[in-house]
Amino acid sequence: MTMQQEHSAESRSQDHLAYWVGSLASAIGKSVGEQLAPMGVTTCQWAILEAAFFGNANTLTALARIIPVDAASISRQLDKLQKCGLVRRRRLRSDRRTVRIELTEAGRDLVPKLETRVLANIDRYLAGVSAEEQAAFTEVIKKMLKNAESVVGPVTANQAG
Amino acid sequence: MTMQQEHSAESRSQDHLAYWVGSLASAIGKSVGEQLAPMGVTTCQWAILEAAFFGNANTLTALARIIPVDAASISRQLDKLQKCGLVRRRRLRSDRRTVRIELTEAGRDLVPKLETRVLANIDRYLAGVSAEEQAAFTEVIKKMLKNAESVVGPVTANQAG
DNA sequence: AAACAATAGATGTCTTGACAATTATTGTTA
DNA sequence: TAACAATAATTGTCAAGACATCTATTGTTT
Repeated sequence: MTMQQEHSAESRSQDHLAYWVGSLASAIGKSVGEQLAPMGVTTCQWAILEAAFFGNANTLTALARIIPVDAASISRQLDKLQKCGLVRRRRLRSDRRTVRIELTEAGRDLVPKLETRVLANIDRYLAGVSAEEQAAFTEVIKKMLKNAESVVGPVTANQAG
Repeated sequence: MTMQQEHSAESRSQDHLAYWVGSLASAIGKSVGEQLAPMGVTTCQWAILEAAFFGNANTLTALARIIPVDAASISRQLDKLQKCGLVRRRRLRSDRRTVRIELTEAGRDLVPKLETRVLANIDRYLAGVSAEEQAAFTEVIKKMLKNAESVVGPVTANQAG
């Protein structure tokens, strides 16, 4: 028995709930990426397209509030999406600082396909997890995110820690 | 009401459980990083030190099985930890391919401090979440990770998709 | 109105991580 | 035992993301 192993009984971060959250998020992120890759889209790009499609965010800063990636990176992903012809940028005449993000027709066609593919795959993770369990699960997460706000500030916005 | 907003009532990925998992993991990852930064250690480096300290993994491939980062990156982080004098690498005489990772005395001194700091902060996320809720929560995560294995292969090992 | 602060977006630069390939060693098979 | 596959670790290369900075525009204060 080595010196390190003597500590096995004490508090280890791998026993912590946060460790499992990280592991699960990593796993999910990986499968999402695998589903999207053959469609030529990355996870971040998918998040952008989704947000634009459903009108949750049609502005760079709005996107950065929803997607846990900073605005600088999102801006560059928008460059690529624009080059692919999935997205359009239009500067507003009412406020010339802001740029409205719009999906092209190709973008609007693609999003539902991506979503079907991705969600169907993610749902496999939920096999054997009842609706009640899922609800309780999500409830706990939201509670934790609420706690996070009071501790470290809003957590969905990444551009200013 | 724009064209995009018409879809608001349909299935959106932001309503999905996976979205919340990702948000929470991102938030936790961020606070962990903030706690570690003043100590001059990154999250990945912390994970390495922890695993070595508690004997969960004292080899590169073993580390890559536990930490959701591929072996190549971990190897480079080990370079840095070695330069900082927190870690030592020793090639085994029994199998000269494998390199045993050992903490130096400085490393062994540092880990408990890091852990105290990090775990205390993460626990603030759990305010108002009962022990039963936490147990159920972790149980669901483990169930999902188990599902993941049968879907996309082992998820803790990242070096080969 | 002039000066200053605040906001939106884009760009520069560096680090981290992913994926592929390489080297060294060990295990396996013909 | 020679040839081949498998394993452990490392390195090369590239893209993604973080952070700071910059420009352009708008809001606010005196």
